Amino acid sequence: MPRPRFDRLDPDRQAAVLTTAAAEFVARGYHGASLNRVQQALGLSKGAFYYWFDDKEDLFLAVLRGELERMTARVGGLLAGPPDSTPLWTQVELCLAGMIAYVMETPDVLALLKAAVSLQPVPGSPTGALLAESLAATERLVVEGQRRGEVRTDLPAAMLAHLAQGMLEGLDRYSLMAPPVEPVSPGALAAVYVSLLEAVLAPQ
Amino acid sequence: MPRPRFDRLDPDRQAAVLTTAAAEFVARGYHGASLNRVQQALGLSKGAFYYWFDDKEDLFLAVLRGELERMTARVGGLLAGPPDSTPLWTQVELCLAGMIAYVMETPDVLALLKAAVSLQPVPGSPTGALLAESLAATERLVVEGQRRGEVRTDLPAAMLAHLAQGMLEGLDRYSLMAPPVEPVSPGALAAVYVSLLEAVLAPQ
DNA sequence: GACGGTTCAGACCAGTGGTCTTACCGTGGG
DNA sequence: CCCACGGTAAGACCACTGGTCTGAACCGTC
Repeated sequence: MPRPRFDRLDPDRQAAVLTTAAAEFVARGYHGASLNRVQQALGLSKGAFYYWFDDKEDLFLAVLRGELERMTARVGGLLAGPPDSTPLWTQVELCLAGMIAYVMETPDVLALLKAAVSLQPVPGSPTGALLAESLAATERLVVEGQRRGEVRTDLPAAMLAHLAQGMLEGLDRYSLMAPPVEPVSPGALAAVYVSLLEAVLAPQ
Repeated sequence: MPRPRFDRLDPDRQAAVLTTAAAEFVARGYHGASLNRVQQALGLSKGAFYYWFDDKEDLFLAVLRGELERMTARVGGLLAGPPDSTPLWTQVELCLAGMIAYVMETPDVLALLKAAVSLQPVPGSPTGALLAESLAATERLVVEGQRRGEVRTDLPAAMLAHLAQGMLEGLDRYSLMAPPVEPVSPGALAAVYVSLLEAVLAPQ
């Protein structure tokens, strides 16, 4: 987390720092990004920078957190809030559609996520914690699904959560690598994704 | 690829270089690994090193290729060779069991693979080519499965290949993260993996 | 106007991947 | 015998990295 002094900074300045840092990370990945270049682009000194942030990862996390917050804000409380009575799978589909739409509009978040995995986060590290958090969220979803009888119970929830995340990663890579000949709507894509997830995760 | 001069080197020397480099990459990941340290450990000069290898990635690839070759040699021609008449899924299961057993014995290959993805290989780069090769192999397998009627044809083969790879990655991460309370046999694990793969990939 | 805390400029450091000069060494030809 | 030559490798050197540290400017307060 950035030092509190950074939060106290003029919001415009904060935004400028985070957006040019984001551009650098998006363009060059985590390791390729150069703090020196960011500082230079901002006309900033090293002293100022290290006065606000612990280190490179700290800056990166601030950028990533901001982007993720914006996304979940857009996708909305589809998954938060009181447990809904509508079937879990349709909730997941809506949520996925929102995320896909968001990513289609702003592909930068994907670049940032790639950068995040590229620093091989160990569970202890801050970035690792962030990713673990996301995994934990899907696991909670799996457990809830198991409780409702919409998800198989013959395999451990953690295993299913990892499996689901892997599937989504693979599908994302496919969607990115092979830009579809004809553009597909987020809703249609989400429907396919969910049908695939259901094929493995639903009670057999 | 290492320069031919490296191949002409005394095999023991070659092996020494590759194994200590492998240890470094395994221990610290791609970016964390230091060529200086490798050179120092070997009592090697920079001149010698850059006389043999193009750059860091070149060394890394040489290490990775060696490890993968050893693995496929162990797993054997289960997937190579003339198309077999036995059902594809049982072939895949055998192959997976072999790989799992190999990885259980030598977990270093996993660390190397993680390192490989951590350098965010672009399709053009040598490492990207290696990974693309592996993906192409699974896609060929998918296509063969579709031809035999053992794999669904309502979705593009490339998509299914990406999906399968993602699933396996997720399962691997799970197996690694959560060391099973009681050790499971590679065969049993492979059976579970294949059953999950089949749930999504088989004709619905 | 002196003082203590905040902010931040930039010199500096060790370490990195990578380049380049240079010396060594075995070999074959005159 | 000697010398020149190509293959080999040593290590000084380079630009650049992320990160530390000193100290100067600035600020409100008494």
